[in-house]
Amino acid sequence: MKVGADQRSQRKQREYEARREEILLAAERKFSQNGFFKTSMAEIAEDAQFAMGTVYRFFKSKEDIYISLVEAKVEELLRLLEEATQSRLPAQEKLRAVIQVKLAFADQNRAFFRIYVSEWSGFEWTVKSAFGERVWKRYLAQIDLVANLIKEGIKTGEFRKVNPKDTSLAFHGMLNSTIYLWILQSGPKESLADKGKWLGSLLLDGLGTSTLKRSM
Amino acid sequence: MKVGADQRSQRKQREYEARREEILLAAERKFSQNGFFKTSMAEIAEDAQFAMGTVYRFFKSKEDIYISLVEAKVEELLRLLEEATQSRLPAQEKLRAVIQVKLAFADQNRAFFRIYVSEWSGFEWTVKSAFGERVWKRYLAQIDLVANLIKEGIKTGEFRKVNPKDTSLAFHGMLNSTIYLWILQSGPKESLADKGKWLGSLLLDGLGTSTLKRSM
DNA sequence: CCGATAGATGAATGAGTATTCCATATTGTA
DNA sequence: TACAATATGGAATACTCATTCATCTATCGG
Repeated sequence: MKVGADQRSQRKQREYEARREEILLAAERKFSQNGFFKTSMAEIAEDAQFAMGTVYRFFKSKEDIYISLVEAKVEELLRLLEEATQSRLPAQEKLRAVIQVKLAFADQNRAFFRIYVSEWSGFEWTVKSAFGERVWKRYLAQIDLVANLIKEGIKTGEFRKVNPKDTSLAFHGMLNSTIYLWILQSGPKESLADKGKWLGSLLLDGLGTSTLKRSM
Repeated sequence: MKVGADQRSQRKQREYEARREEILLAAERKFSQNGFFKTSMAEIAEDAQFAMGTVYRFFKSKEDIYISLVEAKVEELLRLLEEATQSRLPAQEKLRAVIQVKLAFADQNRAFFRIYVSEWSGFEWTVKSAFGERVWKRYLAQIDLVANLIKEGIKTGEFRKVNPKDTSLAFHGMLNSTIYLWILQSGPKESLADKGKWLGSLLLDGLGTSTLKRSM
């Protein structure tokens, strides 16, 4: 019995995607280990169990692989963050949700996040190339998302009157540096999520003990 | 009239140092512009107005130049921070001083700081190589310095009982991300120091408006 | 089962560049 | 001034890869 040509081409499509995915996974492993410049196409091809020429059927260059990899992840994170902040909870709770989502994402993407954090504060070429533009845009989208949360909280009186963008930026810096050190230092057992509660309270209440709020 | 041989060798010593410095300055310019991997020895030599062979009389490799450069800067910053925190002011004021010193340093080393920030959250090789070890140590020394400040403040009751190391880390993250975006985005006119006051109040008082401190 | 098409292969290519090496120039000594 | 000793110059060397392409292999329709 014959199957239709369209079904067969569907299978082909699936196989194509699966192979592409294989290569991305191999690249993720290698880039995570050695960084972009010190990873060769030969290594990626070998890890993915393809010949180099084959890799070039799926991606037009080494940079293209990297772009695709980083973009997919940053997009996923942004999607998760948007999801987590669509509820009708107070801004404060949403802020805590953002922390939890980012930490959980880092937890599940430990190997990758090393690249992400690197690129986030990366080398010059990162910012100049098309890659940088695209990823940078998504990072700024994250900043904006949180900045809007902060605006919301200011309106409801939950937060002080601060500059939302600057504060969002500082907030991300706090998170990222915590994540970064955790990636570098801890074994895979320790949980990052535990730090989330504490970070939330630091951000909301500050370090000081004075119950009188200082003048700005 | 003759001068003693020791005086002459002193001059030589000085000249040697001066040339070494020239090369470092050229390297700093180039690395700042293009990053480590995209800067060639030929470019550094040309910028320093030496031949490549000469550059190799002062540094044994490209990486060696980079190491020397980054180390010198990180050491300088650490020295400045130690100086700024040796007074007998309250911990809170010292913390503000740390912010000011770091921001001022970034301001004066704008070109360089791009490298520093990059390396601070850099690629894997950074951490593994001898370079990474040495610079990393100094970064941790900064973290420790602030952690000790926080301990101090907890003892005097100025600060809440938090984990000093984690808090110091979050604090550095806040600062670094603010510095980083400033480096990328602003023209050379805007002052970074202005953000210092605000960052201090965010850290000490938090974002929230509630005058009752939440339970940890 | 066969020719045709698309997919896979990896050695060869070529560009880029860190490092070396020795001829030349400069400096120090007598 | 002449003779080391030392410093400098930059062309030549010796790589390391990203990318290509001629060739081989698997899949497909008929």
